[in-house]
Amino acid sequence: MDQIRIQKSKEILSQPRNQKEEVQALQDTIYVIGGKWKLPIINSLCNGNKRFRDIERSIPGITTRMLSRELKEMEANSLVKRTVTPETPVLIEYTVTDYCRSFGDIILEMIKWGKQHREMIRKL
Amino acid sequence: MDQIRIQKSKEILSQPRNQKEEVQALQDTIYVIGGKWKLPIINSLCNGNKRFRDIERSIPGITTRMLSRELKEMEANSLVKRTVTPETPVLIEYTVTDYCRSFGDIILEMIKWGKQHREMIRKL
DNA sequence: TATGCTGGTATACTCTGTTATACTGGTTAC
DNA sequence: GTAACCAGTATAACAGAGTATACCAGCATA
Repeated sequence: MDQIRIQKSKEILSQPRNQKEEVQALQDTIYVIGGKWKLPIINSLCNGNKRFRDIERSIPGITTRMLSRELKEMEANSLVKRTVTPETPVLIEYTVTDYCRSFGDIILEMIKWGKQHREMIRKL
Repeated sequence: MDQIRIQKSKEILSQPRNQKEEVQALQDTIYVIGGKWKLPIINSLCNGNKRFRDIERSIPGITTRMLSRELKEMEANSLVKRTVTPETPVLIEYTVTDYCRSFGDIILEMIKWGKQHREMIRKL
């Protein structure tokens, strides 16, 4: 029982005050990119897809509605820019902002994990 | 119009077949660690929290119920190990498996992003 | 003896992310 | 002229993630 307390103080000493800050940072990030679709959309945009139907086709399982909603929300949050070229036929293009590109490392890590995971499953 | 087609074939040529594989890997990862709580829980465990109430206290906003559910699910998926020490008082400890530690890089990147984001907001 | 800690469970409810299906108005290709 | 593509919108419904609140048995502390 006392051993637990001693252990606890050691932890507090060795990891000063940033613990709480890091959980918050983590939770903030989850809040911004949470859900099933935002990261795949960002990924698709970063891969050069600009047009609605192209993005839609590049993400398995997404529906028109979800893509539409997410793009709107992401535009409102300055993650995505929507450009309209009025020459007929009207051309609408979506691009990521620099701010949005800052998710690159997270996406790369997640792709890496997913690949490793598939490989692991395959080997069982 | 034709310009678009030409551009498209260039993309296909320069980025061979892995595009589809990467989206899938990304979606797999999102599937495994999706939701509001799994990553914060893994983070807490990696930070040395082992006991139910300690984990609970370390994650702002989580409820007993959600923690209980998530821990069970993660135990079922071999992400977490539950150990019971029967000497009175009974001591129950949760620890991450090695497999679970493989999320480390993702979590670090997300913490990094969250911190940068706060900093950016602060500077506005 | 009362209060509080531990490790949870039970019940009920909300809410919103997500799905399904259909449809629209304009443009272009055959 | 009709079939197909573009960029979406409309409507309805569902499932399950998440919340709120209360409660439990066992042990410890004062």
